[in-house]
Amino acid sequence: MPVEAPPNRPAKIPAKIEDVARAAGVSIMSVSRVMRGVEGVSPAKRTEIRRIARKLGYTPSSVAGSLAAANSTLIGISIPTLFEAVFAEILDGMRGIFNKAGLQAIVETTDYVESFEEKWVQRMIAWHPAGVILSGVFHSKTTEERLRNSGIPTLEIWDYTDTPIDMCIGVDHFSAGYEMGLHLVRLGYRHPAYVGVKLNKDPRAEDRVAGLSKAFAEVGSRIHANSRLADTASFEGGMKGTIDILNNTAPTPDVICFLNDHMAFGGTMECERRGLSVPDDIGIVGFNGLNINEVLSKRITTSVTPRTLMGATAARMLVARIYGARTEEKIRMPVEIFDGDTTKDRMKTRDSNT
Amino acid sequence: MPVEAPPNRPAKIPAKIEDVARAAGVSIMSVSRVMRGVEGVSPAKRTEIRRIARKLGYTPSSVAGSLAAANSTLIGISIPTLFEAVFAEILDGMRGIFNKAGLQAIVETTDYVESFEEKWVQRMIAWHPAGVILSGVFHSKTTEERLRNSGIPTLEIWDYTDTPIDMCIGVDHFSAGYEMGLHLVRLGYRHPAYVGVKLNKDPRAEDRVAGLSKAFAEVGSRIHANSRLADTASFEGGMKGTIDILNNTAPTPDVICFLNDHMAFGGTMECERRGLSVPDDIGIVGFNGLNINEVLSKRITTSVTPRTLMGATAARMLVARIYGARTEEKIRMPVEIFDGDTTKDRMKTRDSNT
DNA sequence: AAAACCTACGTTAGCGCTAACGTAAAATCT
DNA sequence: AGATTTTACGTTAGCGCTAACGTAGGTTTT
Repeated sequence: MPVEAPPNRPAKIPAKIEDVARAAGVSIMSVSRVMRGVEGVSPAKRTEIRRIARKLGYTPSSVAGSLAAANSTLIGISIPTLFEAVFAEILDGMRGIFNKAGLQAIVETTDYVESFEEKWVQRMIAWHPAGVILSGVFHSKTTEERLRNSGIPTLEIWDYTDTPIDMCIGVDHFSAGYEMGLHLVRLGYRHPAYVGVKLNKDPRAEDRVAGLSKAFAEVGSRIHANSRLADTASFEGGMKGTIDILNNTAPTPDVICFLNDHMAFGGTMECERRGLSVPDDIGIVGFNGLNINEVLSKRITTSVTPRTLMGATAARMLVARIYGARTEEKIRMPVEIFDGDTTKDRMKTRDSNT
Repeated sequence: MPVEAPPNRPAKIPAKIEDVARAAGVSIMSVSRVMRGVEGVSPAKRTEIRRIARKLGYTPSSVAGSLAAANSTLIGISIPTLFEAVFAEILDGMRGIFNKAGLQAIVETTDYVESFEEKWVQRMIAWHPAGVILSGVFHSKTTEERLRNSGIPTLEIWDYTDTPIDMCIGVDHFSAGYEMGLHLVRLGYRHPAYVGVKLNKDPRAEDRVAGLSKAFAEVGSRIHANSRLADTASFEGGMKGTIDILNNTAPTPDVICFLNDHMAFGGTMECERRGLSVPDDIGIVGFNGLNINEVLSKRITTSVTPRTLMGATAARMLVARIYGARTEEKIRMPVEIFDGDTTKDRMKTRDSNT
């Protein structure tokens, strides 16, 4: 039977606005005005009130303030995972903008599970946030409905869609995949394989695969092998997927496309460990243009996405919206193909070999 | 001149408890009881109230609820950066526990800047969180004071200290460095170099370096070269640091210790690119035992830290404390040396060579 | 010098909810 | 059957703060 234990440390009763008012011999409203930096208090009293407030360690309660003023400084942000650099970079891009606007971000990860996101949105709405940011454009019906009904400015980031809940900024993943496919076809690749993460773990990536497929289909080819073993799009996941592909696929693909650059790098390592030369024996393709690519001696062919800029722009859109300004509602950001050292023009090479 | 633009989407007025009560023909308190899952409402009314609430899309306001009940479900968490897997893993460990306890995490990154942390703590306290988690044990005086005065349960994670603000759980970084130093000395290394990040970017890492130094000092040696160019403890940072060391240090060190495994891996790549064989020509040492190490063909010698467990334990400590239970106040977690393939026993090798 | 206008305050009435304490009616006990 | 307890509600009084509207005194206007 658990004994009612006293807390380790007694909680002190924090000073409230009334305490400050009394100590300063002024009304509560004067203190409120000073704390909010609002006009209507003489310089002398202002200084005095500030002094007393500091002395008493007074911090205005945001909870009470939000309730009374019916405004909020909270921004809810939902991302799938922290284990992908992409989302960390997007967050990084947003951070500064929100800070400057005096907004407080509440970040939650959903691990790509729609029902987690749904529950989170529910909890979030209860806090009356000034805005909400979701990753991707796939959400439960309930989530969309709740957000729409709440009237809370909502922004979907990373994917692009023509029909956002409210606003969106992102890249067109299908097109990105398609463009890369065209590029590879042009280079002469015809037997692609794909290595990614488990099917429900990244819907965007599957859009890209679809785009890739389309490009190859146009020359009568298709993705000959797939491996989706990994839970996270990591270096080690890419390595494992590559092992899977190389062990179980015959003939060996002429190019392996990876969910992202980290996986691609893991794949490159594995190929070279096996004595497969990249790009002579096999091509490697990533996605995102992550920092890692800047220092590799063999730079990965990849699609470069503007993550930090996207985060910053997203934050700016939302802030503008919160303050009632008209803003762009949908922004499609460009993806640029980086032609690295892990693919080559197979036509040319064949010529020079003969 | 900016025109006062109307918002893109008109905000709807959300239903409040009163609306539900009126629609259901009951008192406000009955609705409140149902929404909170508290006893005192007959099954029939309970069902009816729930139906009406759903129909009206009613979500109880956490802001009003917190104010009235003087309780909170918010946990503030401050970490230095999302760009290090360690903190993502710690967060991951905490997430589940907090969710189960019905607590909402608010995560902020400080980028290792004390004044950011200070401001964040200030903002956080204003929300009356149920608890606060800080990374590390280095905080501004004001931060410590504010937290202590607030009476909010506070937990410091990742570093261990005997004198926490309130509670702490972490590893002893100095000892971890020292133990690794002893290990390297035992293996016969005498000319270590260190590659990390900029000095103010990771105080823990510097503690480890101090421990390392001590171990080498005991055999009359010292860290012969340092490189702290990088901003983030990334693969590419490790590579750059290694280039720096190898270009500018003579004689070449016999072992390079890195801030973490990612950097160490970057370093290994660079060494091998230069034709330096690891571990025959040079040893490589990391820190943390990150996932990457599980798939490398040459596994990095490193100190394995229990990040996920630490996160989970931390969350449990804080939850226990919030609910008034007595808990451990300070937990020192073990660090285990993993003797990988990037170091070797230099004594033995010398014997076999002669 | 009276009218009009500031400026620096204070007072009142909530924001949406819950703790604490009613109070009837129903259930249980003796 | 009357006393006692329990259950199912409702009522009252805030939580800590701010919007909106006073109201004095001083300042400017004509």
